[in-house]
Amino acid sequence: MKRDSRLSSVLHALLHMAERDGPMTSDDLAKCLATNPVVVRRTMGFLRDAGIVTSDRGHAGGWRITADLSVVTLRHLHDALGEPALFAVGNRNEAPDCLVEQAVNAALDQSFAEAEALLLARFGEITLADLAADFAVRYAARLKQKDL
Amino acid sequence: MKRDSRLSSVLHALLHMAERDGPMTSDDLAKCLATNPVVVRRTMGFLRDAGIVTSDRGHAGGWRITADLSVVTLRHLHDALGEPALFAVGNRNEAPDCLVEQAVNAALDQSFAEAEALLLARFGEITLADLAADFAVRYAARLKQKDL
DNA sequence: TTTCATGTAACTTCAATAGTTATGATTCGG
DNA sequence: CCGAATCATAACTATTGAAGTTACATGAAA
Repeated sequence: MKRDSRLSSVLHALLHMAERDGPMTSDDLAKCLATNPVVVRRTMGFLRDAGIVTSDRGHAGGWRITADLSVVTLRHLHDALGEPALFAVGNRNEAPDCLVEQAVNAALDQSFAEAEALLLARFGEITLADLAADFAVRYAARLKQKDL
Repeated sequence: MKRDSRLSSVLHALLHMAERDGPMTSDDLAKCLATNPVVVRRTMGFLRDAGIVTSDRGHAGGWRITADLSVVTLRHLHDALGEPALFAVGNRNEAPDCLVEQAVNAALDQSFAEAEALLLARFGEITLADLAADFAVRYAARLKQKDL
């Protein structure tokens, strides 16, 4: 399949929303992400289902963050997106009769399980507030550079 | 794309070859792996290029392991296959101008880099001999169970 | 020289996200 | 109430790379 960039997308969208006062429309977000508003609705819909954002129709409608930035972690977002497969590599057969293949699967499964546990643990440590703070640092640095 | 199962495939193939005296043909291996001999040649070709196996044409031809089972690690095989992407998830844009996206990428890249380092380290610790030994244990267990 | 085997090109299939088009359903301003 | 703004959703097509298939060329051995 194509690389799954939905986690990256929703993070990008959420941080832009966090920098704004009012709601942002799917069109606004689509411009920020250089994509299509339907893709935005489709992906952000998962976050709405998870209670992280709300969407309003009609005039002055759009998307708003309802959760606390310091509480929502990358792990929450990954879960909200349906816990998509993290690895592009895996076993060819999950429940083989062949003992050789069982030995191969056992070794690979063990390694992948450890890497996945580490990745999810890291995701659980990073909040939207952390990313917003990092953005602020980068923004200040750029302003300073322009000053010189 | 489809899940990449080439590492799993070549491990399965190599262990079957290790259990045999003579060479195995692509057809033999294709039967073990429940796939097509052309797929076997295509995939095993990477291992031949890396010096792990050799292939001979004609009568009594086929594939043979030339490397030491206790030396070849999963890491060697992963490298021989061209170090394919391990993750199915990633950034939507690797070098964005947008500072928000840069902050998002930095956080994701860090987490993925740590998980990848762990996974590759584990791969580096597991040799073909380890897997062959694990297979032997499983085989003995199955024989014992049949005895009862 | 025939048979067995690999080597390889050129496809089709597959799976899941990304992207597009079209239409319907709400909400709100006037 | 009308119409514009906005989301909701269905139904496509595009994309990407591995997997699978077909066909044919090449080389080695009986």
